[in-house]
Amino acid sequence: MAAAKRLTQRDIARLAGVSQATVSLVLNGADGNDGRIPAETRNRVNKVIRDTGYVADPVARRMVKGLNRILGVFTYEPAFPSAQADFFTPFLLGIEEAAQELGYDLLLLTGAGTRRKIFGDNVRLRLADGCIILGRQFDPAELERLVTGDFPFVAVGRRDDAGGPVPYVGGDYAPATSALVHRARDLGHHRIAYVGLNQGAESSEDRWQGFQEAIGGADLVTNINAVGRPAAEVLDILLAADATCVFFTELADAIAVEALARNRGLSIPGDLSIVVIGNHIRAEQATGTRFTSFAIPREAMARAATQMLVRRVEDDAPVEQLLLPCEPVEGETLGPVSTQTIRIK
Amino acid sequence: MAAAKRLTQRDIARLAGVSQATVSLVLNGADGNDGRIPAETRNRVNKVIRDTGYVADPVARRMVKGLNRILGVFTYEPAFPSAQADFFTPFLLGIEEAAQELGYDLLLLTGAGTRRKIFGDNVRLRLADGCIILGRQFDPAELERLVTGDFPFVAVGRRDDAGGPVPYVGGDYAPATSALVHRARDLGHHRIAYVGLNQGAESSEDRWQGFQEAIGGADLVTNINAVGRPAAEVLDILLAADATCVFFTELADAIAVEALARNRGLSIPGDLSIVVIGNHIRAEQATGTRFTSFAIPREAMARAATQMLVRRVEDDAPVEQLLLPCEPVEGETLGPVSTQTIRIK
DNA sequence: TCAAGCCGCTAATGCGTATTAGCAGTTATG
DNA sequence: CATAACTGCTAATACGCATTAGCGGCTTGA
Repeated sequence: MAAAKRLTQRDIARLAGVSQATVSLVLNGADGNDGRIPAETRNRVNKVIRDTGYVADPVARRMVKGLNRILGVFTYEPAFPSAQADFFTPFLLGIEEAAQELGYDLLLLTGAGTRRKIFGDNVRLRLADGCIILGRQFDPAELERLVTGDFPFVAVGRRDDAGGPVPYVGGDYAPATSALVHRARDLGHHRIAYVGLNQGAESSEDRWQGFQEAIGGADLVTNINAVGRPAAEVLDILLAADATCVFFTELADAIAVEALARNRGLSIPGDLSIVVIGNHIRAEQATGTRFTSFAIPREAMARAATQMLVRRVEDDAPVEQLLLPCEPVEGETLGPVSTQTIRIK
Repeated sequence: MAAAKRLTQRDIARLAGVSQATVSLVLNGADGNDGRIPAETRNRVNKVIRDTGYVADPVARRMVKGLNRILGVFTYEPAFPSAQADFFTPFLLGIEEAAQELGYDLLLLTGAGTRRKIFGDNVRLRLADGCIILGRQFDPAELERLVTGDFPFVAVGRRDDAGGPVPYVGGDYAPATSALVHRARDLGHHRIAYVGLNQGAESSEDRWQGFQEAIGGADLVTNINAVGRPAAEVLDILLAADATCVFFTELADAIAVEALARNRGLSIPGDLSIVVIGNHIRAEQATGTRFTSFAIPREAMARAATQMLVRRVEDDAPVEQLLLPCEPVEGETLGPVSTQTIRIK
């Protein structure tokens, strides 16, 4: 039971009365004119293979071929634990689908409690033919090593160049944000506020850039460059600035401020319009309010990233950078600007 | 850019002016008294390794060592696509956590559109050190081959012997079902019905067995041995049989019948108590009703299965079979039997 | 002074497969 | 009839690493 030694091609060869090389040739469908195995021999070998249930060791195979048909999926953060689950699930779904279609399996390398490194001591990642990197965080040093290295990878989410162009599939936040700004302006808003970071992560910068481009500069009444600030503070600032519309980068902030505003008797969007830039998960589930926003095509991004990665692995395709459009989400928190000014403390 | 050859130990050796064997010894912490590398040489080699960013090829490593620290996760059905997602997610979560703690990575082998085989042509599964098998379906022939083979595996969910004992971690449905039956009887129910398969899958049989043991035989008024039957038919049968309480194995059936019953003016549990055997996902989300049921400890099962698998891989531990208790879920659909008989057509 | 022991390192080997060069026997070609 | 071409197969090799046997130089002990 314990020492049930694995079968090897040598075993098959012995049983079939041929050489190991012949077994290999039979297995790999002796094509062309090189290894020519007549049907009779082929059948004999195949019979032994069937009878014994032999299967080639993928490790040894990989050893000589160099490829595995395995894609790594790396996340700095744990992928499943519930808080994150809703964030990663659409990505994993898309990756799995695409990998399936392309005949690849997935090697999950998900963040530990301790931050996980790509270039650790035990880089089992190299077992895969290439990898997709998920997650908002990204160690810049590791990114640079990846870029300069020869290991195929694709990032989900736009990344700035790091010693070279980074292959990625991202959401095209800038135009999506611009479109929402234009909608707000078309609805008469002239006093617009922005709550959220405008630097740091690429995705933050993209949003901010799209916002700036569309707003023209004159209409921005307040820019609270922070996330997670107490709702009361934020709301006070917004009201003090006479904002009629506010853009949040973080759904959580929007939810808190919206609840507080209603609590204070303000009507949304009657007195204050709210736009969330990017649909974070559970927009409608956490609260009854459906925020005006745009949809991040997570599943499509993941599919595209997977396909891109396979192109790089199989055809050594050049670096691509792809941004997928984000469709607007109507929602119910953006309305025409109110003609009367209400101020309730 | 294309031919950026991977570094090997030989490269490191050349750069450090030593032999490949020395590099390997340095990497594997020359323990004991066998390969003794003085600090000076060790430092020199380590410096080159750091400078070049070399990492050992896990494939070659596996080739000689035999183990990978990778666990396969096999599902006959696709794991992520949304309909299934809620079913598999808790399992994956538990597996990921346990694997993480034990220092293993996960190789996902998820079902294709076409049914996937464990023993296919391309058994990449063997790349892993062992595997966990998820899913309700299970090809009996493959199960038998697994049992007789030497590849370590653990099933999630109880499985009957197949040419030998099957290692598994399951939910202990029988006593959990019994407990619910007793509760119903304690509440005065004497006319109990059972809707669901009582043979086929092991999990169905366990439920049925637990039900039978507790009910004693006399009280079973109807046994509709089917799932997915039209709610109207089922309800009519239940009413015709004067059932005061009904056990469903399938949540979907329970939902349909409950809705119809309410629609016809019956009160639940006033006129009819409903028990669902096993909490299928989204019990509360799909409908407002919280069914009386028992909780299947999916995450704990997955964790236990993972740990069991590692024991088998690392210590060649004997086959274990483990059933985890299922806690009762109070719910709101099981109440005392009504003294008056209401019949509404 | 010589044997024994130790130290620092390397050559050699094997893991299971794919692949190539090439051998012996047969058949076609001029 | 000699040579070429083909057929069916095998020996040999490489892939990158871990591991073991053992080599030459040095130190120690008698």
